[in-house]
Amino acid sequence: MDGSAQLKKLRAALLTWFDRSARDLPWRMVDAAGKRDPYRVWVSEILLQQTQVVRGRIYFEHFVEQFPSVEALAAAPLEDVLKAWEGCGYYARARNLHKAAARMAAEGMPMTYVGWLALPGVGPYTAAAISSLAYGEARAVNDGNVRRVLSRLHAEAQPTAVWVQQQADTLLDPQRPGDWNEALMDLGATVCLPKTPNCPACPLTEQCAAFQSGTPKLYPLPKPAAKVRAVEAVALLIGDAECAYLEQRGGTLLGGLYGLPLEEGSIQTALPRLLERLSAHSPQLLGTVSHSMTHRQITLHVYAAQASQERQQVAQRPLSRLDHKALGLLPPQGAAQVRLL
DNA sequence: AATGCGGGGAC
DNA sequence: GTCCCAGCATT
Repeated sequence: MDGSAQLKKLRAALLTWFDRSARDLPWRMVDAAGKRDPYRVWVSEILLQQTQVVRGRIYFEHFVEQFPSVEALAAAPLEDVLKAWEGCGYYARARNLHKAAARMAAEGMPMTYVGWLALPGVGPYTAAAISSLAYGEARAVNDGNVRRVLSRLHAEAQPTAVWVQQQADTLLDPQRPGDWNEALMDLGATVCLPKTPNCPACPLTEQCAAFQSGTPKLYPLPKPAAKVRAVEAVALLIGDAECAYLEQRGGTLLGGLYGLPLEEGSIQTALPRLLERLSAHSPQLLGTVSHSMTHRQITLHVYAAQASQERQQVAQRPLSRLDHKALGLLPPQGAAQVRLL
């Protein structure tokens, strides 16, 4: 059998499997004409960047209910968008989603890979996914699932991004590009799993070099672990867990979210700076929380203090998990006994 | 090519 | 603890 016949067989095997085993996901809904809503496809793809499907699904349902269209999203305040994103992480996704929605509300929605790629928050993966799934353009996606499946298919233990894209481009079924992309990702997410590949359930074993090797789980090699930096910081709680003085964070880390005023550093160095900055006094240690964020391990000392800053309703603001933990040191129920004001 | 950017699931 | 997740922007 020559290469062309091998390719046809591979495509047929995976698409047949997909027609039977495709996951039932809310962003896969189609209209009477069999088309998907590009808006919903876009939102789902942004939400699923570095986020597992089971988790993204929960946010998706709520998000499209609150913001049912590009126009609705563009018209909403960024703070509302961040509130809907609260706890999901990588908040630049929400900021870019809002920025791109404003652009699309003014200039219209792109209908091609190149057009989508020009929008903030849309990279090669997302542009390929949207253009293939919503418009039928022949663009191959390259995500973590595709990387792992193709690494095993060809027994390439250390696949580069360029190599994966080339392989994906070659394999892509030009007749059904959207289905092909989802089939490859579904296979990676449900069968060709990182630690425990379920090869007996896989339609591609006959052509899979890693399966033939007998040790498919050795592909691909694990990526070097990210270095974790230990960070110590101090936060001030002025008010109580329900109504407190909050600051909006700038920069890229948790940018746009609100949180307790915070200074990086030890208690000795950061606490005085914090008290000075806020004209606060009488600090009392409420407790210490630890929070891990992929590349840093944060130890946060939380102090209650007295100051005249204006308080805000905590529940109305988008907060990070770190700030939720800090505020959790002072349960609303116990506030009456513990509160100092 | 490397790094920063969240948070949680599965083991 | 480990590795990974429908990646992108920036350098």
